[in-house]
Formats: sequence, structure tokens, C-alpha cells
Amino acid sequence: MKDNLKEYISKYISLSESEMTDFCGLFQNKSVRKKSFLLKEGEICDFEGFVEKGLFRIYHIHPNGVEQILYFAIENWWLTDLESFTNASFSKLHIQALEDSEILLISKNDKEYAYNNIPQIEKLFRIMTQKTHIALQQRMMDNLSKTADQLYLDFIEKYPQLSQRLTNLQIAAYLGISHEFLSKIRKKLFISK
Amino acid sequence: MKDNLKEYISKYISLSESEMTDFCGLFQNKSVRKKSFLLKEGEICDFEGFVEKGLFRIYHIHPNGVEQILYFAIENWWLTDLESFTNASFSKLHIQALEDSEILLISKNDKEYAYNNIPQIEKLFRIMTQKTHIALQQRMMDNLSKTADQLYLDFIEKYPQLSQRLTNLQIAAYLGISHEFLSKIRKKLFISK
DNA sequence: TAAAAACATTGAACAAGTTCAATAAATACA
DNA sequence: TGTATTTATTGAACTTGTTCAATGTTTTTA
Repeated sequence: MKDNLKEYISKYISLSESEMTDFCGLFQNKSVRKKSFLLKEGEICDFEGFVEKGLFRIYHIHPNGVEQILYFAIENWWLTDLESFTNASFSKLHIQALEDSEILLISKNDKEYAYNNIPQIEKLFRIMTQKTHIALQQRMMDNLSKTADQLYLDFIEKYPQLSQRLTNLQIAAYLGISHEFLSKIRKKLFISK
Repeated sequence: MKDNLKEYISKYISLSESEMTDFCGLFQNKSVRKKSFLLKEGEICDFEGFVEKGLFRIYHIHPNGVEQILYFAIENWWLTDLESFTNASFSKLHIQALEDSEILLISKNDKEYAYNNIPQIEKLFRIMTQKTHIALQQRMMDNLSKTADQLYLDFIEKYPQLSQRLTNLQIAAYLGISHEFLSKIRKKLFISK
């Protein structure tokens, strides 16, 4: 039970057996059917999730109707709307399952409990946030400097297994280009799938 | 001494007087002349800094020679190359003073000491990293969806005092557009300065 | 398994932003 | 204060990517 979560945690911090049981006990399993939502714009995100199985997209719908995917979350990745979760503000994001999925959810209250009662947990999330921050900085710089061709090639090279599970529409929405243009890029690069 | 730093810290956590003295004692003051560097590409960033006075730019030079500014740091902002600092890897970034500046620096070792000996420090940096992460996500989404006009207007509205201290070259390098195009945008918008 | 829905491809016209080069204006500095 | 350097402006040609519309393909679902 919750073996992936325990393994993930152990990569970054050392917990006693009782602390581990205590902390992991705060997570509730939830099955999410393909296309259904964990969060919709306007709601307050009061959970953080660890994906055991499946695939989610975290995205924003711009005023002009265009969907921008902020990130994907697959097995052993975490997801939340950090802004809404942290500030208890209305979310600008949607979180939707793209496959039938299993996710472990911890509520904001239970996370607070963990911060206050298991000292190492503060460290765990500090390290996790650092890592995602580094990755996001890199993505930011890439997006501002690379052409769409390079962004696409980098993406399928960096996430080969994930890109197999996504439509080109979704990849385009992540890269921030139109799917028509992605199609033309793929043609130019002789990518057939 | 170090009043701004102490005030900053107190916004997020509560330290006893001795803890505060202990922690702030780990910071060394450094004067940095305009145009000189705190960090250059290829070096390992073993410090984190809190700006007391002045202005820095943290930027990357792309293979094609274009300078991309990742962020600016003014009074009461922190700066480091998080990736190089965290992983002790060679930095891809330059950190340069754009004005004569005063900065408080803490070494990686001393920060480790603080993490291990002052429990609340873990929380402080967890919260700080969360905040910058939220801001970076927002900037990411903006950059992918907004036109250069909007990005520029948003920037000068969000950072009115900072933008007064920057050249248009620097603002363009932050927004990820050419400075010629920024000039045309300013003309169109009737911005005279 | 047939119909509906979602996804992918292609072309043509267009818009946004870049590059290069020339010039002007402002700033730094000896 | 005058000269060198950096910064800003402008225009023309060009590149990258978008939008719209039409068509074909694949996947989902009743």
C-alpha cells in the first residue's frame, strides 16, 4: 500500500517507521475516471496529490478561449494549484484526468498537521519545491529563446514515454503553439508516430 | 544592522532573539560596484544573497549570443542560481550589479548549518521558494499567451519603480523580445518617459 | 458496428516579431 | 568639457507562427 509514495519520500528524507505510517496515513486514495476533473477554475484547491497511476493535465483557459497546459502529472508526480492551495484563493486552473487514474490526496489541514508534527516534512516539501522551481526556470528560459521546432524536439526527447500518451493537441497546448503549426513542424521533421 | 533582513524574516516565521542573531550572523556584507559580477557562467554558486541596496540582473547568454534576463533583484529581494547552488553544478548564469549595491551573503555551508540548527529556517525557505514558484508559473503562462505589448504594459504597471531604474534594453531582455521591437511598441503606445 | 466526436493535416492569407543597418540621443568618463 | 560608449529610434526586408477553413483520419461510444 502506498509503496510508490513511500519510496518517493525516502529519496529525499529519512522518516522513522511510525512517522512514515503517520504521514502516509494522511493520504486518501481516489479513483478518477478519464476526462473528469479534480479541480475547476473558481474553486479553492484544498488538496495536494501524488499520482499513483494515470495522467493528469493542469491547465488554464485564457480569456480568448485558448487552453494553456501548465504541466502534466504522471505516475510519481505531484499536482496541486500551488497558488490557490497556499493562499486559499480562487483557482485559475483546471485539473483533469487524461486517463483513468489513481491518486493519493492530502488535505491542506492534514498537510499543516504534518508540517507541525513531523519536522522532516518541511524539508521534503522545501526540496520538492526547489526542484520544480529549477525545472520551471529552465522551461521559462527555453520558451523565451528556442524556436517551436526545438521546443518540440526537446519535449519528445525529454519525455519520450509521456509524449506517447499525449495527443498533439495537448503537446501544442503545453509548448504554447497552435496545433496546426505543430502538425507542420512534424511534417517538416518527418515524424510519423 | 541588517534591519531589512530581520524584518523580512519576521514576516514569515517567528524566531527567538538568539536564533535571529545567530541566523543573521551567518550573513556577510559585501559592496558590489556597478557592472561587477557576483557570479559568472561556469562557476559554482555557493552563496545566496539578500539585497540591502542596489540592483542586480540574473541572466543567461544563449549560444547565439542573446542575453536573456531571468530576473532582477532589488532591495529586499533574494538572489542566487538555485540550480548551481543546490546541485553544486556549473552555473549557466551571470549575476551582475546594475547599480552600486550592498548585499548580504550566506554561504552554502552556513545555510546548511541553519537548516540543521534552527528548525524554523527550513520553513522560511520553503515559503520563499513557494512564493517565487507561484510568481514564476504566472510569468510562464503570461509569456506564452500575451502579446509583447501586454507584457510590456504589465511589467511597467507591476514594477513601476523598478522599470524606472532599467534601460529598455534590459526590459526587453527580461520580456524576451528584441529592443528594437520594444522601441516600436513604446512609440505606438505614446510612452515618452 | 455505425454514427458521432475528437484529432490531425494541409493550404492560403495574415499578423507578430526579428534582423540588419543607419542615425540620433543620452550617458559615462578621462 | 569634450569624446567615447552605450542606449534608443526608425525603416525595410524577412522569418516565424497564427488563423480560418476544408478535408481526412482515428477514437469513442451508444
